[in-house]
Amino acid sequence: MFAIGKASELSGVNIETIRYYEREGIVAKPDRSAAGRRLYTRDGIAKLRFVKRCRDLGFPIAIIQVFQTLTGEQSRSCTEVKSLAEDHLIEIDTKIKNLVILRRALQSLSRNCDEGAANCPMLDALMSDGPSEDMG
Amino acid sequence: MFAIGKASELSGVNIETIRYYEREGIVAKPDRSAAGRRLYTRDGIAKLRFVKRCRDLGFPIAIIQVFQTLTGEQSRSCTEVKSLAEDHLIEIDTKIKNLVILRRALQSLSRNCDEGAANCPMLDALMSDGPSEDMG
DNA sequence: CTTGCTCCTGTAGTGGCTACAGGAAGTAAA
DNA sequence: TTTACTTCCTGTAGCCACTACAGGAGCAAG
Repeated sequence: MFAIGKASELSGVNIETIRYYEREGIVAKPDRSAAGRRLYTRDGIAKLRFVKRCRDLGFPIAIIQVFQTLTGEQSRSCTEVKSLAEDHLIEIDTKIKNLVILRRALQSLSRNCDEGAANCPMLDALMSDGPSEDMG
Repeated sequence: MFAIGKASELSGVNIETIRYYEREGIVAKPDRSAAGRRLYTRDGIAKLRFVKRCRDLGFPIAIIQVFQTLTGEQSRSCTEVKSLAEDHLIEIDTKIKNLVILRRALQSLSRNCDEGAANCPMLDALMSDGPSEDMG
């Protein structure tokens, strides 16, 4: 059995975050010592690590909870996992695409900025009266 | 003079968000009608639009406030704007890079998932005991 | 005069943490 | 044993940039 500090070290999850996950029901409540301290099993730590890896992949907590209910199940679960992963891939692609567009917009705005310009062309463009609905 | 609904329509900023910007001091307080309703000038609406465009480019509020103080100034401002924009470009590039890495990781994890697999290879991999610090 | 729209203030919720304050318990050296 | 240091506890508030809602008031058209 491991105290929360060790569990944090072994799982890579911040201590405060572990307590947050417990509060929110994202991981099970661990046993407690006589003095009320949390005691984690290897299995509990594995679950924390699982949550961390999913978070690192960008999955929201709600999806991770679905993953956790699916781990108990049989063959159907793999199909569902794949489908959730593919949805997430699409979201990632969308984010990348939007960032690339944004990158281009920002670059073209700042390209004309040069030391000593009377007015900043970038601020001028952002201040001007044109359309405003089409960037985000 | 325009009521808040019209100002929202013309600037593209949500009504609640306009009030939020005012509360937080991101835009100036507008005049009020006799009955206490906000009345926006064209200039006030232009400022809302400016904030929106900056937000759409991903600039945080704090930077937008810097932009606003810089618009009054002379030639030095353009250099500073360019520098802030370039910092932001670097941040965008970092985000894109991380998303691409993440995309690859997720794709390789889900590739082995197939209908009817006994255990889901993706969940198995995420559950396993390997290292956990190196993904995010 | 009623209906329906817009507007007002104030507060709380979102996601996913993170950072305290103020205390108790454990550990190790002097 | 005392002291000092570290870890742990609960509870609450803060972060960012909004968004939503309750409960009410004003205003314009039919």
